Amino acid sequence: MIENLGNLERTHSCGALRKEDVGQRVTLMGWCAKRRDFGPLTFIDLRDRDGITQIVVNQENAAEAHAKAKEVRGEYVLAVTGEVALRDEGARNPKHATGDVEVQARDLVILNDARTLPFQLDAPATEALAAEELRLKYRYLDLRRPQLQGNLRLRHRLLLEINRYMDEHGFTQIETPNLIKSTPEGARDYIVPSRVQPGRFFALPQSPQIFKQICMIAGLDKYYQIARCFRDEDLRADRQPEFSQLDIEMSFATPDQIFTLVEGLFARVFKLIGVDLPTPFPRFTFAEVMQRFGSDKPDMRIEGMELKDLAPALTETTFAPFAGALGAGGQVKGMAVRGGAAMSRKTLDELQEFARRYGAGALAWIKLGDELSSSLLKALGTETVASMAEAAGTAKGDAVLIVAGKPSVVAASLGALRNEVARREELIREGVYAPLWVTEFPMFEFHEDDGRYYSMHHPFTSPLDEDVPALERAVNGEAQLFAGLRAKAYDAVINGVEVAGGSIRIHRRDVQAIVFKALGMSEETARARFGFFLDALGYGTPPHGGIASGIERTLMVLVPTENIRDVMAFPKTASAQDLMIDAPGEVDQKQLAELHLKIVRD
RNA sequence: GGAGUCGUAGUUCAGUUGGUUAGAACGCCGGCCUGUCACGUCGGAGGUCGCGGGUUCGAAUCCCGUCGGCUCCGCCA
Repeated sequence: MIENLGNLERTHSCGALRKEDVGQRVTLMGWCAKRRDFGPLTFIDLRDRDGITQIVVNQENAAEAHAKAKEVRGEYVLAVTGEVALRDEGARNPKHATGDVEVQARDLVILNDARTLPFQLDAPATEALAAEELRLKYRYLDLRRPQLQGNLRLRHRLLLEINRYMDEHGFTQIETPNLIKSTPEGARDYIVPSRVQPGRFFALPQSPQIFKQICMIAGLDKYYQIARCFRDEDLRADRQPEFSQLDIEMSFATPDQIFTLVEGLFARVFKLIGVDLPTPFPRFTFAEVMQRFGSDKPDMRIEGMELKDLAPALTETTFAPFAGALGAGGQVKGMAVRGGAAMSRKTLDELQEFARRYGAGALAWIKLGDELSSSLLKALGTETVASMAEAAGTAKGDAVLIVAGKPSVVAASLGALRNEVARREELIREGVYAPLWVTEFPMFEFHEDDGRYYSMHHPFTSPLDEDVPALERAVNGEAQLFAGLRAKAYDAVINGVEVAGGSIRIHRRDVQAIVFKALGMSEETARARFGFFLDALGYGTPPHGGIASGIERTLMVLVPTENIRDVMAFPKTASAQDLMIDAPGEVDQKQLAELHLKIVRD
């Protein structure tokens, strides 16, 4: 029978009681995690966000409570009043912080009942969790699991620590609007129709980028915000359509000042999980990490496994895949895998399949086992293969994985293989946190599909001072110079995860105009899209720069987890749906009419 | 937009070469049990094999389509 709470007040949480509390009369409230029935004696594991306390209900000294305990089922909501008792030596449970004691119930109130759950919260460790689809539909049940609650509390502590740190360093949190204007650059926008302005639309911000720069022009000097961002792009294990960023911008800032600020922040944040992050973070240029690791976010927990140029060992080769690649301005690069000679043919086949996803035509290999073996032996002969192995920096027992092709394909496939092989062969150092800065990103990126350059970071990113003359020449016809232009852009990477990215911005109207021109934007287009911003740049804009750090990505490293849905309360599926509230949903005709919208079905 | 993978009891899974009544564990329901904490024990209920179509004497199993979850490429900073 369900009873009212009345004036009954909770005295302790279910994780609070210890030996020192023995003898106290307490009232606990929580959910029945488990009931163990011994006839006249019934045990109930009472759970709340703080822990689990064992309740003992004995027919001999609490007949009424015992009768009610018989009715209790899993996830019933209970209030229990009784005395804290020390458990016998052999009856203690070291798995729970409260395991030395138990509560001898005098009164038990059933505050609410519960239907049988669609899945078990405390499934045996031998079993997998219930299907994620089911857990997302009943998110409020899945969130009862201590693991997820712990993640959300860590998220809270992260946000709190960020706010403290930014405040201590003189930053002001400023909220910027969520209903803004769509810009065609960058990610797809989520669009919101205006009722008041027929045929016009707001966009949800992909980031507060323009607004934070406007804050600098406004003289606010040091801005930050924990901002919600929206991007209507396909999802991944680490991407959701809405997510949070720590957004930072400061005036008169050098990259060094921003690096120091962010290093201090991450050092503070990692203390939350008891880790002393080594500062300052080592710095690498984009060109260097791409050449050595094939990735702009290398995992530095992996020792070695650097990409080596094998072209010098192949100067005289006629082997078509290699000669062809080298002749066409491509590369042949190899990566040594420590102990890789033990890799099976099956493993190598799987790795080739893996490499092909990144555009590699094939994955060649050399194994330095008791005998030299290689997929290239017939084509190249022992001598060439041996010199390739040497160029890759191998020792006996190692293997070399080799990809030939365009530099972008070689980097992408070997870069991905580096992570994949390290994971499979357990070459990732456990318990290590390896941060770095990647600097001097390219200004522009060529898109094959429409044959033009796009900003790699965003259109407000400043070029390196020494590259400005080349930028001007590139805009004035020497288009081949675009590819080599470098930006004052940087990323912070920890354990192969890009946890922050930013740049020094363009603060001069003339330089901004050149960059818009480089992006193929006419003056009219630039005015139409960013006229207000170009105007603002003309009224005394200080040099400024900043950075944004993904809250979820950072949490994924801290927890750690591979699944972004583990670090947010109400995530969406890979097809951007919320299974709990069944969103997105349809709206009725009246709402559509008010918004001046008609649905066109195709 | 493309690829891979999964979908069988409430849940996690098994299900052989296409063949009789689709199984196990956990959970659920009922009985017994005074020291359990993966309680034990006796009994019981529970299935549109994701959905639609096809092949076949016969389909959870083979084929085609489709829906959904997850992962990856493209996309996205």
